[in-house]
Amino acid sequence: MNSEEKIRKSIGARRNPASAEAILEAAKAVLAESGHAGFSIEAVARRARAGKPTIYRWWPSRAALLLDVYQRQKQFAYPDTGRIESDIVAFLTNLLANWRDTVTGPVFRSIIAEAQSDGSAAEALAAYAASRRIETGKMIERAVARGEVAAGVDPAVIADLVSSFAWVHLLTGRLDVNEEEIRAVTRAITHGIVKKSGT
Amino acid sequence: MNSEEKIRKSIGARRNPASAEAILEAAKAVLAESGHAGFSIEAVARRARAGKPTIYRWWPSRAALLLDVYQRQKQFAYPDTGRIESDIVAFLTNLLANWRDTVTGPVFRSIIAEAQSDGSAAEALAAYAASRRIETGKMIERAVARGEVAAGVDPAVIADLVSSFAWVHLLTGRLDVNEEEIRAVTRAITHGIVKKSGT
Amino acid sequence: MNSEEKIRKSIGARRNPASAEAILEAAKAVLAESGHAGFSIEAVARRARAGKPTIYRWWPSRAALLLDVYQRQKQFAYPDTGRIESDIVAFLTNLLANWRDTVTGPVFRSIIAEAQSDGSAAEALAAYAASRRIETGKMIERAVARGEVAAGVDPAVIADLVSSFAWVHLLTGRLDVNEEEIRAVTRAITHGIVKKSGT
Amino acid sequence: MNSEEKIRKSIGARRNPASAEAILEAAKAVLAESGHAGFSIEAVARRARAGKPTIYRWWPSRAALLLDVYQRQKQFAYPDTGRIESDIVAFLTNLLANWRDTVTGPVFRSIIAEAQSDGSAAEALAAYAASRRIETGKMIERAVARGEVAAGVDPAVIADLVSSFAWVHLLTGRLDVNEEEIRAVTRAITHGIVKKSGT
DNA sequence: GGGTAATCGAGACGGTACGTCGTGTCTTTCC
DNA sequence: GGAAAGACACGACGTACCGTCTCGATTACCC
Repeated sequence: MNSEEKIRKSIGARRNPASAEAILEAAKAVLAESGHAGFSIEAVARRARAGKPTIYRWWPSRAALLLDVYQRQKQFAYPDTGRIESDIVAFLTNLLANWRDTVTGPVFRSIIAEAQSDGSAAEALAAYAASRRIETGKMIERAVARGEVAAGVDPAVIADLVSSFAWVHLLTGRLDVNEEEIRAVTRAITHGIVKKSGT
Repeated sequence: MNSEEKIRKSIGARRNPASAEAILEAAKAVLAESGHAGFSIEAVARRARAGKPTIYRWWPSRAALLLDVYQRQKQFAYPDTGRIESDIVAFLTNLLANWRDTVTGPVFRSIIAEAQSDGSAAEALAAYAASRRIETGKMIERAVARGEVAAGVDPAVIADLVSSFAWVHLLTGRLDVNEEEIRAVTRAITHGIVKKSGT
Repeated sequence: MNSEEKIRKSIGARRNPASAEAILEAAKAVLAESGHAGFSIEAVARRARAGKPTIYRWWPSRAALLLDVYQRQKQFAYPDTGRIESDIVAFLTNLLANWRDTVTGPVFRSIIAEAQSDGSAAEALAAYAASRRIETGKMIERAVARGEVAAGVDPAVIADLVSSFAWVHLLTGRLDVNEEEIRAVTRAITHGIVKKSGT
Repeated sequence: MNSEEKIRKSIGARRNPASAEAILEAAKAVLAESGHAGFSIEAVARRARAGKPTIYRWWPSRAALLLDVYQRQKQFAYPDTGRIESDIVAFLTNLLANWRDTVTGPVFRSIIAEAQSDGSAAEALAAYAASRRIETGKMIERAVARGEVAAGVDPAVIADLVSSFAWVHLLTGRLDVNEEEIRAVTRAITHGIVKKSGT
């Protein structure tokens, strides 16, 4: 924080990494302190001691800035325990905990909110979500490869279902999910809720 | 549309239902035409030929107005086909179609977005979502009562999972879901994705 | 200055004279203190504790605001001494002194400068200058009526010439004109510089 | 125009005359096309394909650049017809026509406007105007030498009066002056407007 | 039946943020 | 060491809404 005090000047005809750093840091701080409502380019610029045009030069929209903050911060674990059920439980537990304990939760909430009004944010979010479905889907693919899961199952669809549960808990402020509930949800997805015939 | 043309005056020292009606109608129209981005109290007042204070008097926040619009519009079917699987498929199909084909989709997207920054909106949304989980959960309860579903299953948790899938598709602009995918998701929840032992 | 401290609120759906007053006063003060370079709508709004939109609501441009300030401040004497020569000397002396000793000088300089880039300002200035030529021309007309001045003389043209001298002295920072020079200029206009034949 | 197409490179550690030329040419063009409102160092640099610092290195302010453009462009005739009256008419006609038909008009308007806010511009303009008064005054001096004009007349003062008329017409967009008016103004200055005694 | 009181449309108010433009300074790379 | 390029911090631009206010009018309700 002390090196931030002095005014940053241009370092010539190229991007100043110190400014980019300061802006991302400020965006994170503003969001953490004031939430989505208080998050504005103006506030970030003030906080970062940066000019608004500097922000707009590199991030075309609020959403782009938020996505960048999110990317730098997120820390996903794609567990590989050898059993699909515990993989999903670990994935959900880790994801919700990460959202709850770091600034990533508020940031991602803001991104989703932003995407509801801003078209480009919607596109960016859609692209990101798709890539995440593929990534998360690999967890399912491994289970298919292991023969643990039926071959007809589409990994992306299951990944969609799993992360939807997490998204909605984020959006409705229910990140402190009981582990029992995670387990129940996971069990539903893996083994279903219908009584087994002959059982 | 003809009743909109003439200017509404006060009808004395009590609420004018025509104004309330006009405001809700205008809110719906603004949202349908301009989306969440163009939705503002100012725009609604302009459209309804109402004063801003009239809106603020009866709806303390944007979210309250949106929720009111949503309540008047939603049309849920809680199917009862006698089989949990077709119940869920019908429920999801109906819900997504309703969101896609009416203004309820944009309205609900806006409510969720609003709830990310506005505390009271968040509360209202949380309460609403909880009541819907109970309502939707009844579909599961009936299956439990029929003995179709294992007794240990918490209906609200399954309802949560089912509607989370719908919410996220709404929020990411994927309302035109393939029926096959709905079926796949439903099958996962009812029968699981794990290979049956002994098969 | 003490009554200005408390925040002015709206007084209903009509213009608040206190705000208009405060804005004009602030405009005058900003111009007096910082000159044309420091004069901005932003600065006036800050100084007047008014919102920028309030200024833009009533004055469409910087020039309109400046003109209004000028109108409120100017104090012209149209002398009528019975002799055209002393009338013009008095007029010029008074005009230059007024520009030098009050804020009207800087204000009018700003208006002229503004009119060089802003089309609407140019129009407003042209209209104002024309009306002033007519007004000042009356001084000449009286001399014509008295038979002091030849009948063929166009009062507006002479008024133009007289005030041009003043304008240019304002614009080039030469408001402290020697009275001798005013007299010389006036004598040229009234009696010419060419030697009288037979004199 | 062809030399503008290819990118000028640095020619080493000395001033590149091609750049200076391109900048002055661009300044003229920008002013001719967009007027004073669109004239900015930024726009000139863009047009000249030059870096802003290159401009700032050689011209410390907008005004300096404008003055330079003006100097290169102006074309004054100091007529010498042998009669003061036709000299002044020719001078004014030529000056106004020059301002109207070339870019010098807009350029000089800009310089005057600039001088109202920029101190150094004001100084430069004052110096220039003084030198022009002396130059134009020579026209009067010749008439004095011819014995056409009274000896007590200060040439600079009359020059001031004459060019003031032109300046104000430039500044108020009245360059298309009727020749009759020029004649009337000139006649006023040379022979006065007061009826001759004994007539 | 007359006075009060609440509601209406309207729109001005002080503000905040928007996204863009221009300012003058700085630094690097190339010649 | 000058020239190009363009990033930088800054701040004004003019606009859109925010939520609050005060108005004049229009009734219903209570005395």
